Amino acid sequence: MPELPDVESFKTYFKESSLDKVIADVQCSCKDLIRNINFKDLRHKLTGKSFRDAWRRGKFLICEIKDIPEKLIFHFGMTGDLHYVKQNTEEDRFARLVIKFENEYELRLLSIRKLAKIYLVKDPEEIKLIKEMGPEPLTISKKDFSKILDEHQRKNIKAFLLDQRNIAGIGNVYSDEILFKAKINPHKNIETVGLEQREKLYKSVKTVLREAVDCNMYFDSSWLIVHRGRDMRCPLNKNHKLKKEIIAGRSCYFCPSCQKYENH
DNA sequence: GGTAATGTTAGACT
DNA sequence: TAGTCTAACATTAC
Repeated sequence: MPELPDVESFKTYFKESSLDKVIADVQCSCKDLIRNINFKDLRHKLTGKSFRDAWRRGKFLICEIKDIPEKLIFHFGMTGDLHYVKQNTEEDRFARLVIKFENEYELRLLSIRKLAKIYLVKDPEEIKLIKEMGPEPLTISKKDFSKILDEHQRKNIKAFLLDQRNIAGIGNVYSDEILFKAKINPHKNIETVGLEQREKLYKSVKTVLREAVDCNMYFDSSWLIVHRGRDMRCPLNKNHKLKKEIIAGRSCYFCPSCQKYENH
């Protein structure tokens, strides 16, 4: 589930497992996933090197390599994961890229649906989506957030949250969670969201993402995420039933009672 | 066996 | 021009 909190945990995992280890070889069973470079060059560039550091931008994981300016960048698509395991153990059919280290371990990029992307670039801004990406939600100021809202008055609020060019890292699941927590109906346009709700939205963006990162995605039943597509009960009132509708082209779960269109 | 799926993007449409 | 909608990508899980 690679939205901001998920990629944040991939970053931690990557840093704990894969820094400062010499790369012995690189394998790729799905070369279409590699952008901006061909596999042969990627393999050549990485072999003998090691990772120095890693950081996150939106839903991208950016891995810095010792001694060269190029960075290995992952985007996880809809179904991505990282596994650091001992070589030759438990073959994984969804491992699309495998980085083998000299210590007998390897890092596997899994991508069931093959929607992940791999880049090797000197400057992350060579990737169009990163270049155009909006600010990081965990650090954006209220003033900047408000300004970006103002620039998209006519836009649907869920579509706004999903668009990486407005704010980075929010995807379908967390946009629902954020709107639920702010008690905003997902059908609303930004111009119909009142001052009080805008305030709540700003806080909700921060707390939802911050808490998801902090709890390492161990969600208790106060989260919408636990009920969506399952028991469909509202976390705030078990007599309320969640509704599923397609909004902004995606499956959207919300509580019509708590998130009334008339709220302001 | 039909359907939906945590992302992104291009192109058509209003 | 701006925003919305749909399909496509490729594949699995239920």
